[in-house]
Amino acid sequence: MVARDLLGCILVRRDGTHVLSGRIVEVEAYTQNDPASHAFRGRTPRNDVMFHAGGVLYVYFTYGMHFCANVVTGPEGRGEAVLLRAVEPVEGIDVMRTRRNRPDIELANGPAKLCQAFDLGRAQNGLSLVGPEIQILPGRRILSKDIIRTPRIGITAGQERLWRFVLREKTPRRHRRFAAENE
DNA sequence: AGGGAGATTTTCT
DNA sequence: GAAAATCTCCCTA
Repeated sequence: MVARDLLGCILVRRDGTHVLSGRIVEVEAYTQNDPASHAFRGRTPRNDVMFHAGGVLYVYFTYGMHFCANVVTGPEGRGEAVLLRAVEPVEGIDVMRTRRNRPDIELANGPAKLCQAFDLGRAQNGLSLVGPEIQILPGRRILSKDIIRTPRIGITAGQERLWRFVLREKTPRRHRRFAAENE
């Protein structure tokens, strides 16, 4: 599964003036035959990018005020993506601080938070992940024993699928409880 | 430290 | 018209 491989990779974001980067520490997988997925009910204007061939970014607007970003992973027409839920800031932390105006632990430890920190919005929907603005680079090898698997967050259907993957180290604060239960 | 509620608007039924 | 792949504030301990 691609989701596991994204853990530990480095998300790089370049705009005209800044270079931001962060280590991916939490992701969720969504497939087409998955009732929790935007792709489940077919292709629409909103989720169109999710059906593109893999290697592009799918950014969607939700809850009337937030953006979330996904890595599209399927072949053309399939509707498959991995939601980026949290990164550990590496470069450009000062820029993230001004954009987020929150304690450092909360700069990018949630799907909408990292979009705000990295300035991902409608304009980035469909962008290539090998282009100048956004890249995902390999990071250090992650051992499967350092990956925690849990139900996905914020969904009502498909909870039986344990498709949320979190790096054991640097577990975001609100997931400490689950991590402890699985020691 | 943890839980609950409100915010706010797009999207599709 | 209802629900949404969420965040932040405010409350209680």
